Amino acid sequence: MGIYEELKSRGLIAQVTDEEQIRTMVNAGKAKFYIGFDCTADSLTAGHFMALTLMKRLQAAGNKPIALIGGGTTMIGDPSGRTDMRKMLTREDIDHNAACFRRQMERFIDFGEGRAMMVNNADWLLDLNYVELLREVGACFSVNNMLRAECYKQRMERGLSFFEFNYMIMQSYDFYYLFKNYGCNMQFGGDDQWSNMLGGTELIRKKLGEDAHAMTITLLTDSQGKKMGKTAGNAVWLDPNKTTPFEFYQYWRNVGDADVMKCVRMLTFLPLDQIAEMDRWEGSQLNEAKEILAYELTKMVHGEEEAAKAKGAARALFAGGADNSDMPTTALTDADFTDGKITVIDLLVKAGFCSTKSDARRTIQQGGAMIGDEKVADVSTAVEASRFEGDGLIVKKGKKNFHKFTKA
RNA sequence: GGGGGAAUUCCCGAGUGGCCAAAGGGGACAGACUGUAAAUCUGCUGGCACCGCCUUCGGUGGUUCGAAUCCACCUUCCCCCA
Repeated sequence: MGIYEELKSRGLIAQVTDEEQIRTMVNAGKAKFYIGFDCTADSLTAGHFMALTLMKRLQAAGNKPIALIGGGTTMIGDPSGRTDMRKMLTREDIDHNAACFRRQMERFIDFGEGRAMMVNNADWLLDLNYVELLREVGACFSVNNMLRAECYKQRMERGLSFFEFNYMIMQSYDFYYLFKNYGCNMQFGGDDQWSNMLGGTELIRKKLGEDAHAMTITLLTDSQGKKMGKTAGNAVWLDPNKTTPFEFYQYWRNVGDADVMKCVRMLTFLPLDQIAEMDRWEGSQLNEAKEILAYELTKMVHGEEEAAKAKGAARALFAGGADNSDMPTTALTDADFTDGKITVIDLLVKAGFCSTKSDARRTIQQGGAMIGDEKVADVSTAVEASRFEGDGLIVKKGKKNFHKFTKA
């Protein structure tokens, strides 16, 4: 089975420009493809993760990936599928974010000599001359067609500035530029990028009379059709300082029954026959599948050691309740105590479970706070300093949030 | 360029002088039920020194005993005409 067939069985391919040509090219390891990453934050997210694994899979099959950091396009912001305009970022922010991206990508992609490359479109986009660009590239775009593009649909109702409208042209220009200068013959991206990607292949055809290809990845959505990789509106980050390995592990450990196998298939590197076997699991047996999913992904992002720790911590907490040294821990000092005590409210806030004291108060009132094994009944409960000595004390919020406090 | 609308708490969206920390829904969070799932039911959702006080309704200034609600100017967005 070729890599193309594998991607297809895993449900990763959404749309392609020409299936036969792409199949042949990819299976022969002849593709030089790029995926663009707009650096709007200082870390990649679980959402980018799928794109990274795709690059990895294709690279393993002999194809050459080009990771394009959108230092230039981020100056504009992609309006595709968005209802509002993106916040404008400064050049400094963007450069910083690009550097962070690079570090994270190196974990997945081998950027060794001739294996893959990384480029930043700031290098060519920022120096473009407006009139020249209009004559060279602008002439190739039909506004009529652009307006019909699916990705602008939502914005046709709410308004779209000319500034953002140009995003498609920038992205198309990227592809054209990479095709011409690096022989990049294919572009990958999320399915929401389809229109922008076609803009690129069109431009290449018009300017150079040659064929380039585009292929989109299925967006990872849950059974309700919502994009995965977010909790409470916050992204699940790949940076351990923003989302700890334990939290990352727990995110995947907690996916819904209906979504586990989809995630396993699309995101992990487990062999297809093993996945076919797992497909037969049902009911509570799916918990095992979730564990495998969480472990595999955490291993890829944070390494085997962290994955094992997260798995151990999760098991100890949920199955045994035994104290475990790998859970997030905060060391308290004398300054944290008044009259030798600290309130549960303060502990909840310190653990990061509650953003304000009101929030903590509410949690306690609703019976959501635990100290050790006891439920906290009274809002004004305070804990003696001595209880934190030795092994420390575990503070729990709800069923899934654990934090250990110690004191020297 | 002309004319008409809109901006509300995480999101959508009521509210058009005091009864508004602001209806309703969504989401989030917590409780029950469970399998660390889903569905369902309940609670909760500005802050704090929490039976009380303080800060919010695009921005700034005004009118008033009192404004999210009225006036002026500004900013942003939408619609119609050119």
